[in-house]
Amino acid sequence: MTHEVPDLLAGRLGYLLKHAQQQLMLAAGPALAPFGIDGRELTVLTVLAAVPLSQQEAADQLGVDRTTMVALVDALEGKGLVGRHRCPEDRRKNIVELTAAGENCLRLASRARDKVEREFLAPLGDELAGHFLAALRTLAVSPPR
Amino acid sequence: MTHEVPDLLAGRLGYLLKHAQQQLMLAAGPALAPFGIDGRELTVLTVLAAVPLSQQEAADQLGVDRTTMVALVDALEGKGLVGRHRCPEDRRKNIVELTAAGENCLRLASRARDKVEREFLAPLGDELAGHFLAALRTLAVSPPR
DNA sequence: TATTGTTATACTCTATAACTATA
DNA sequence: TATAGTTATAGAGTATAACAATA
Repeated sequence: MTHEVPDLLAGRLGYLLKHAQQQLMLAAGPALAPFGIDGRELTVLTVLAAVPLSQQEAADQLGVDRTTMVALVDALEGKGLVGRHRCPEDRRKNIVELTAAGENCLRLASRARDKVEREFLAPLGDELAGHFLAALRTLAVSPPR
Repeated sequence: MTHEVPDLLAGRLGYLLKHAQQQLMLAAGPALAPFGIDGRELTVLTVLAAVPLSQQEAADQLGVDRTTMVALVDALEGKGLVGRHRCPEDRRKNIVELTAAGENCLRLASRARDKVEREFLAPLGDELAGHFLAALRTLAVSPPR
């Protein structure tokens, strides 16, 4: 659901973060649809492509429960984008690796997502966009307690 | 669930927005708990306090469905923070107004939330925090198509 | 005993469809 | 006919608890 930001809420950090994310997802959905995945699945592919991980390890990186990871891998496997392989050293683990189709999908979908992000940040201009991303990176990390 | 931001995802706008919001909610929860409300309910109180609105009008401002609004008002009414009043001019509408307890809760909870936001943005410093909020305001608004 | 993957289950948040009362 | 509020229902997305296989 799209809607205007009421002036009353325009200074609310939580409200703004939530709606900025929704706006981005609204733009990312159609951009990724041609590749048959959504933003969350693209993130999973990204994590798995760098180094083959067990489901548990991938879940930790993504910050989700291991039961959530099962469904995520099920979906990607069903699309032929990843494969599960029993780990020989520890047969409790599934190593999840991208298929050739998965690698291809990741490459194309990443490009599409980058384009969406650039267009999303475009209203800020290059310099401000850079500062914005840096600030966001600072804030997304667990706060220094 | 808290976790570190993996380097791989540290440049991902969507990932960062989502996790920044989660970090903020994690901090806001305990801060608002003493007042018996959560961040979303505080937002509802904020919108209703400015001008008495019908449920539909409030739902529009908040960007939620009117069926979602029913549950939201139910909860706040159950806590004695708002009251429903049939609108005399159009008896289909419920005007929702803050009770004295609601006004009091809004005042105290707003202060607590402001403190959380200030602390959340503190790592950026005053100037960067201001720029960050301004950028976020720009991005949260529906993009100029 | 502890860990990994899995399943069943439940909880939160939200929306769609259908009902009612009003207009 | 159209709108406001309500209810029932369903769909995401996520987590907890319990189980089997493995360590």
